[in-house]
Amino acid sequence: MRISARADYAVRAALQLAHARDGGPLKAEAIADAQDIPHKFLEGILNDMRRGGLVLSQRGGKGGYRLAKAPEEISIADVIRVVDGPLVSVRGVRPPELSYSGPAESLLPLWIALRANVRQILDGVSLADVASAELPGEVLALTRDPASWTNP
Amino acid sequence: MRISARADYAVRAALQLAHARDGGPLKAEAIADAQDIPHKFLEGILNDMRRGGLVLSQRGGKGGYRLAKAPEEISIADVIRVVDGPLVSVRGVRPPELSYSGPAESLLPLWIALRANVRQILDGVSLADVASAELPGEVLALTRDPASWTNP
DNA sequence: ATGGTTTCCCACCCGTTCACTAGGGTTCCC
DNA sequence: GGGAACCCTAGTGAACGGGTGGGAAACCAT
Repeated sequence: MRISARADYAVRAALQLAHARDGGPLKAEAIADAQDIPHKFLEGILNDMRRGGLVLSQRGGKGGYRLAKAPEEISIADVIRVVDGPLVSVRGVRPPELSYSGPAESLLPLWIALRANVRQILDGVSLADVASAELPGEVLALTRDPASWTNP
Repeated sequence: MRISARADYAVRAALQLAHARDGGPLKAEAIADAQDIPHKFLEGILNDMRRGGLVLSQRGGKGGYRLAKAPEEISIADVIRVVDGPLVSVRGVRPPELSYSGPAESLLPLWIALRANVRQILDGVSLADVASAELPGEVLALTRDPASWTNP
């Protein structure tokens, strides 16, 4: 279960855009510098976000990128889905397309439950929540247990 | 956020072993046939599980594999960690090793919460739970909402 | 209208991981 | 000893992560 580099970079870029949204658009290079992301790689990611309707771009002298919607209305899951496809997949396919047999039959409901759980978090947190450092209460609650911060 | 083929195969093999644990050891090929897994690929996975202490192997005529512990005492997370390393990672590194700056600072607690959530499920479900089709109540509750089964 | 800036789009490259296959070596029981 | 299984190494093809280069299209300012 790994968050890809594309997804991590995309979210960080979106957060940077959410943060500096009053004022002109941000150039790709400025975002790359601020978040320490390879800038040509980031260009491709911003392009995906544009095609996905999350971001608007403007070329030319004082061009750059800006969010297409209010940061409150874009969830972290929205960003990840646009650059990486389905939120959670097993062997590259979405859980409902799987079929198991024998003693593994109850594996499907398990993956479904796992996905529902992940959605609860990533669909429920917006760019505005993260950028303003005010995560929803139920998410914050999970971070209180010190065990959540230890390794395995 | 994808479950790799290795992890999926490993869990299914472990479930097969949990199911047939009274009676001699199972050969790799028998598991491969039962679960439709490429058998040479599975051999490597079973080897990882042996080195991780989840499984015991025996060579020779009536050899094969069997679980090293009771199925109640092996969690799904145990299996995944043995074959795939850390349960959830961002860009290949574990959340606590990450560092974010600027408007992305609250991304770390978000990943931590996500990981805690995933752990809650995968650490809390054992091979015995799945093999007997009796998932814990809190997991089952997540599968009740029909929205959990629809695609995006 | 012209020049400079910046996005946009294409193609390519390299190294690593993933999924999988092949074949020979080693151990075990009968 | 001899078959049957595990064990180990190597190799393949595809995809991913990361990086580079060059050029066309759009925009702004002068």
